Amino acid sequence: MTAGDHDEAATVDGLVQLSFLVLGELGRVAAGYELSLSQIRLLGILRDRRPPMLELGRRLELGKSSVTGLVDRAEARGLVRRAPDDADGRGVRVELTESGCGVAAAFTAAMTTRVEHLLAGLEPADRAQLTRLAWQLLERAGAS
Amino acid sequence: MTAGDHDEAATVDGLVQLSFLVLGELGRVAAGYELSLSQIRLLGILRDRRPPMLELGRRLELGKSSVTGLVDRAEARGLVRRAPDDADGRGVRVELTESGCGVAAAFTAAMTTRVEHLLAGLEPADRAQLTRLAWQLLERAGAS
DNA sequence: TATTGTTATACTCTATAACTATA
DNA sequence: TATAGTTATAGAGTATAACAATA
Repeated sequence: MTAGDHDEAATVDGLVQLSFLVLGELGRVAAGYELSLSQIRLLGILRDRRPPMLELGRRLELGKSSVTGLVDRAEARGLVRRAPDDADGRGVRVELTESGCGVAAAFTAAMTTRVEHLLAGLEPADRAQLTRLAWQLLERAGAS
Repeated sequence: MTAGDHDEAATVDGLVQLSFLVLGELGRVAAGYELSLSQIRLLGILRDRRPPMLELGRRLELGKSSVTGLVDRAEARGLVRRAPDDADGRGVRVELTESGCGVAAAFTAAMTTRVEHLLAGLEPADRAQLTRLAWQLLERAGAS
């Protein structure tokens, strides 16, 4: 193993472990609202859209029947509702209820607090670096 | 919303989105080996340990009956085995089989390649920064 | 009695295939 | 015929509660 290999493994491992840490926090915060990661992702997508089921499936990388179940459970809890699609009689549009909107906002605030706590030890310059690097990677991934 | 608020949201959002991106990659690589994230985590823990069930549960943040099921399914696939605990007649020790060890190594190599691809656009200095920041956050989280 | 682990049961999440209704 | 969505069914993952065996 060369020095380069070591750096490589440390970078990959650090990134994966950090991701588990962050999504672990997200999962614990979500559990406080009795929400799963999937439900959180659903609410997040619906904050500024009212997509048809198939588009939800594309964004969540889920099959259509999985989306049916996910939306069923969210609807049963009053977080989202199905509305008819004016342009296509076969389709439905999924949208947040007022309750779902409130839960999404409360969750986001709680999650922000938790991540802020995690970042509390970073110097401002390091925070800025981290933000820049994260968005740089996201843009590259989105473009590819 | 002040400029400070904006930076804060961008940092939190970027970190969460990056974590979804990285674990999404991990999930897709795992799926190529017909492994779930939970099975991957299990194999990862067992690479350098042969813990009792309860310790596995602590590391995975799972209840003991969940661990029983997870180990059952991994054992049925020949990835791990249960061995008696010499020091405690009630306990079992879980360990990788040769097959499980090989799968874990192959998965790690594949995942490293994928993350390397993701990081391909970063300058060496940025890679070093990212590695340093990731480990700094992990150390802080581990200490708290 | 306390602890380790399993079993019984139930719910969420996801997938495939068959089905319904509309385009 | 093709598309949007649901239903039927099955398996993985997780949790709680009751249980067995050992400490």
